[in-house]
Amino acid sequence: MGVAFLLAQLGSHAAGLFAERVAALDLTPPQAGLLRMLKGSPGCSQRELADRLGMPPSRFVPFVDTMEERGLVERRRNPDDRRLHALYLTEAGESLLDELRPLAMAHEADLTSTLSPEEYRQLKGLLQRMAADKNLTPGVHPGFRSVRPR
Amino acid sequence: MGVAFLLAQLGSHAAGLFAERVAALDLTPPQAGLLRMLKGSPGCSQRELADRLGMPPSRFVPFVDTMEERGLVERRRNPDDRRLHALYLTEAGESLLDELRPLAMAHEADLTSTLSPEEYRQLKGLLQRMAADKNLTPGVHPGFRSVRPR
DNA sequence: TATTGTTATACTCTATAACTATA
DNA sequence: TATAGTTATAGAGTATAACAATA
Repeated sequence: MGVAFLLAQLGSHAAGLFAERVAALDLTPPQAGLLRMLKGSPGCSQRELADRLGMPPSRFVPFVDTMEERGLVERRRNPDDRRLHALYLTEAGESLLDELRPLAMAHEADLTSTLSPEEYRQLKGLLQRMAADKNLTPGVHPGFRSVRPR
Repeated sequence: MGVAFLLAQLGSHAAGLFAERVAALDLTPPQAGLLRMLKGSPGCSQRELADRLGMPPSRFVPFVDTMEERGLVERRRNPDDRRLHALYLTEAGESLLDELRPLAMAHEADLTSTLSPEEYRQLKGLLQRMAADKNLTPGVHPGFRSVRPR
């Protein structure tokens, strides 16, 4: 088995485990990704967020609806251009994001538990090089597209 | 970004590129996977293959149908237990598999082009260790489940 | 009665594209 | 006229479960 296959296999495995973990917070990976994106760049327009997530706007709307109904996210109209709906985290969204972080760290530790600290650094460095080489930007990756919202 | 996320991102990227490449042979990744599985263990029952692919039998049947219509695969009834339909590669299936191999090698070379030979060996070793640690068996990985047949 | 393979059905998910409002 | 957001709809893909043949 080559590196390409191992990456696809381990990546799929990692994504599956992550989905299981965030399900404990009643979240799907794309929902977790949206929370993180809003933390990093609050006030983004829906259009821009949908683009980043690789989601068509028609799917993004109900996706945000459920998050807003749960009080995690808030739509605010941009007064300068009233066509734009800027998205913000609510306090509940912030605190859920705080619960998310230790979960992600446990996920990381679990997945790499077989590696020594030195090996971990090696692996991380190599993967970062490859990701940069392929112009994969940090953020929510396209594989998350297919995970269904609840 | 941690290793888990990088794996998911790179794995998804690798799977996507592989899907594009095999599309040149009018194959999807699960179809390519079935060809490989039949090369390795010819005469498997449909049930066993469906299990390995993580596909429910109801989806596996039309999946095999299209492969059989294209003359790549052949159903033979097991005379000892006439419930079983054993699957075999046809000659056309074998020769398509021969076309598949160089394609997979090009995919591997492309994805890892930024690594030195020494780094490539390091990465491969670390990924193999992780895969073994997580009991990921060689073969077609579950992420292929979601790729649609044509 | 259990198992393999098959078929049918009902359901979910999705994209396309029409529509509204703002610009 | 163009763009952000929304809604409606039709189509594809899926799993569940009923079914037939064989054991």
